[in-house]
Amino acid sequence: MSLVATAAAGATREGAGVATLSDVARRAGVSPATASRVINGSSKPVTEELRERVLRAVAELQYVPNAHAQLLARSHRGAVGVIVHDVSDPYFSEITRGLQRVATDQGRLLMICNSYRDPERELEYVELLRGQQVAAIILAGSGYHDADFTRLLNGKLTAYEATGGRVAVIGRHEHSGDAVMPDNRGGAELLGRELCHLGHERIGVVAGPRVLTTTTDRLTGLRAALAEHGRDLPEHRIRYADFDRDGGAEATAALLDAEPGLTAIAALNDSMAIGALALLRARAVPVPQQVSVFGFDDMPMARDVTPALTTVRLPLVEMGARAMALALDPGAAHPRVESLAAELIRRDSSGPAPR
Amino acid sequence: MSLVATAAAGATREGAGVATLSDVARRAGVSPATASRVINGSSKPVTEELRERVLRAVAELQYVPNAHAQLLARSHRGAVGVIVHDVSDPYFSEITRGLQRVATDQGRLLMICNSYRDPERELEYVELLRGQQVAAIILAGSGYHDADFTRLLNGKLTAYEATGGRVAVIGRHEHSGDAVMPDNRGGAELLGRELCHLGHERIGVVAGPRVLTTTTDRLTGLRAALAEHGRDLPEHRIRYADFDRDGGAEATAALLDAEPGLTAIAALNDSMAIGALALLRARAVPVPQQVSVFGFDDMPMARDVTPALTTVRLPLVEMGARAMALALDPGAAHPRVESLAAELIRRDSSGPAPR
DNA sequence: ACCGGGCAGGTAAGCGCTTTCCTGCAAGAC
DNA sequence: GTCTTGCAGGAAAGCGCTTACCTGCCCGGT
Repeated sequence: MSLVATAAAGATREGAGVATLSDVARRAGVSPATASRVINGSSKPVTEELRERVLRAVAELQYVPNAHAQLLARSHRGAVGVIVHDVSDPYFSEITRGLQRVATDQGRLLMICNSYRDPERELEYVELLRGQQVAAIILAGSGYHDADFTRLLNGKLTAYEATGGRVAVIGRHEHSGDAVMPDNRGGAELLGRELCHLGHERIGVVAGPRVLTTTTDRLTGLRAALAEHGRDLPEHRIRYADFDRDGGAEATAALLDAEPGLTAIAALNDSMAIGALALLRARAVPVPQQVSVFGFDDMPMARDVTPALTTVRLPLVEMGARAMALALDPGAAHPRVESLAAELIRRDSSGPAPR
Repeated sequence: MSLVATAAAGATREGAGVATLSDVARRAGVSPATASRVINGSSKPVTEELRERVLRAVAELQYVPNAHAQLLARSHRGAVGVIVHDVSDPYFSEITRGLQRVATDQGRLLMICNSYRDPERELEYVELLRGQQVAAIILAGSGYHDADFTRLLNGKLTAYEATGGRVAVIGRHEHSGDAVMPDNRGGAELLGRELCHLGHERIGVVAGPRVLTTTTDRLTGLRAALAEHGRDLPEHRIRYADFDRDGGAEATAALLDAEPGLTAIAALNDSMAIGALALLRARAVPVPQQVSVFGFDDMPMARDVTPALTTVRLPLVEMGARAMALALDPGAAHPRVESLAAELIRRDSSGPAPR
């Protein structure tokens, strides 16, 4: 058996650098074409003997095909990219779980990019994913109220789509195409009505950054529901902060300091609500006896804080799954928009307004 | 200006397919080499005029270089891969945050792969990352007690390292190389001593899967500390379940049903502890008056549950950052092992054993 | 006026793979 | 016995880039 000798005599010394397809071919004593066919299970038949020789060489050399070379040669585009604000934020990790599930089912690799809410970086990542030749890009973060950014982003996305790329967005973006829309406005209306039914009049709102469409859509819904009951939501009872725990605590503190008589805090996401809860606990304010607290999203930990958080549930995992399904489904003629309903989940952090 | 005509006359119709470097070159009226030099800011000088022509063509065609072709042509390897059990698990999202930070600082792309604790998939991902030509692979999940798997994994990692790939692991794996070691054993000893000082005798342990080294290391530490005080940890007071909230609730229920007189539940991670808390709440068992609950990891939400969780802090973000630093630092002669200390964090879920 | 040096730009050889097309051979048809 | 067929396997042309090397020009020196 002269395989070893053959290989050793080859131009490329083994052990130096990564084994390539031609190393395998040489060692198996076949052409690269045949080796490739065996390795990829091509439809072209190869005799059992050669097949075995190739497979043995693959095992001996621990050969792994260079994915970049493969991608170049076929023009397949297998991977899918997603741009989220931050995977370590439960809101996004839930969505990501849904995206992953569908992607994996379809044998796609998912590349996750964290923009950390930096529009600049979001733009960069679109380019990067484009460069990676992904089959689809999913924008999972909220849209921004920023005309310049939006124009730039749309330009890039359109260019990408023009070359056959698929795009799906989650949430409201100024991008016409396939989209999954959580019913932020409707959910906030549910919340607003609940607030009214419980008799709350002095309501503080702990809001996320005002440049995010998620923030403004939820505010709009809240306003609408309160208006139904003849109440308004004055701007001074809204505090904008980062969409996280610390932002929530901070905004709650500011709200309470300005107006100690508030009977309810409506946080525009659960992280902020948890921050609010923490602050109220620190100040020994009884929840919900003195102040009711409401969240939004119903992320998993909402039921584990104390008191368990009353919140508006968004089907996060489902949203991810739907978005991926849209992205992987060859585009329809019309942009498809799937709206997903929100649902009010009553738990222990809310109660009737004290009198 | 005949640029448009030139381009239209070119072999490749524009608008069909992605613009390539030679499309750009043709449109700018230069050679691909020059176009490449301008685009990559090569050290080779190019006259201002040509530079501008190229840049204009790039903008007009919305050209983005094909990353795969670039990777093939240079032999750079820029990206880094990490295999975690599940990014949506806070334990891993914290670690990932640390990894990301360092990777981003060094201008590296991070590819995140979720194994969902499936050893098979872990193996596949190593291949996949190898195929992607990543510069380093980081294993962030716990090791498994499984000789076959370990041998296979080591084989693949060794092959990868033999071709210049860097590997760093977080936690105990049977892999000799750079590693970041959370002090699971030491942390568990801290926990065991605290348990003894508080006078707990009948202690139930809510453990993760027994195949994970994380589980066994923590158990070992716990046993050692109890032994110091002349106590033992009988096997029937240990319940193994999934390392998540539901697993924790389930194991706690089983433990309590078998032995209602337990005065403490030591969960081997925070998610399980939160499940334990939820179950105790559901059964109206006062914590910590009747049963104390302990967690492990100190993930962010530990302070937000009620009662706030007493737990063992592991510097998760730091662990990620260190691991990435090791991975990106050209290997030293000896494997570097960095051990990170654990710290007991006393909160409200623990108290003296009732008598 | 001639020659050499320097330098902008182009030419072409890969990077590692896939795949089309072609070759050479054996088997079956007449 | 020659002539198709059929079929396994190989040669080679790319995929879209980078880069070492070469070319041709303009300049200064003598």
